[in-house]
Amino acid sequence: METNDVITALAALAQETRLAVFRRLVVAGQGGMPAGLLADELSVAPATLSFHLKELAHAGLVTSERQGRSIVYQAAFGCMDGVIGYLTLNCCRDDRRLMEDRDETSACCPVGQ
Amino acid sequence: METNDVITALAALAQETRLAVFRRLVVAGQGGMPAGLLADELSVAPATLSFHLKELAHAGLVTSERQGRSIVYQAAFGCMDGVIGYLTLNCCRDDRRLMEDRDETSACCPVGQ
DNA sequence: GAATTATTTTCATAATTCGATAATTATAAA
DNA sequence: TTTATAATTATCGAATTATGAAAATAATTC
Repeated sequence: METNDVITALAALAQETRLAVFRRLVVAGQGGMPAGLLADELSVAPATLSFHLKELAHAGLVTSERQGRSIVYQAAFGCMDGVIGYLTLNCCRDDRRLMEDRDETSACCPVGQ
Repeated sequence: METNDVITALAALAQETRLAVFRRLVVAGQGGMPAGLLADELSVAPATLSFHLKELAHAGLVTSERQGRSIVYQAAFGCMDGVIGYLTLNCCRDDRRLMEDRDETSACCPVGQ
């Protein structure tokens, strides 16, 4: 995952409503849930929710598909894995660090200091 | 780590310059490095860097201490661990999830879906 | 086809963010 | 005490972001 993609994803999650939306979608699992139900459960105005869902989708953190007259959103677990992988690889120094996909511009995390 | 703290940290990292600063400090390790050297290496104007360091400090992601006429900044590895722990716990569904520190408002991540 | 439901788009407004420049504070050296 | 170095603070303008209200689009049901 590229640095710019990570920045976009972090920016998307760094907002109260969007983080709540994403967390709710994580709980919903792969089946996802329709925008209207999300709006109800989180008490967010439909237009506001739509704005935030668009941000999350732009960041690659959610996908969507129409089901009847609803549009069902799903958390993009793979994207989140990428974000966490990046942070673990480049912004940590602990044992969870992954040693794959490191390029020459990546930070080389000092271990055990 | 509280949701609001995570949001603050994510917002701090979701900016090109600040992410670069933090990554450089991770590479520097616990010894950290002075603001001036950071500014030189990253080609950021001192005032701009200072602004971003303040943001990172406010988010708890860096600490600082004066050494002579320099101010040395260090990555706050513990804070970063907290952020990754939160994301892993609340925003993932994979095996890295930690099962500790979950409270009743936390998302319960579905596993294996 | 008309009415209904679900969602998105558009628009206006308020608030925040970022980068640049200039001025200020703090430390050290001459 | 003057001078130089290191960093922060203050201020401005441009750009972005968040929110709510109203209008528009899309799919279903009657």
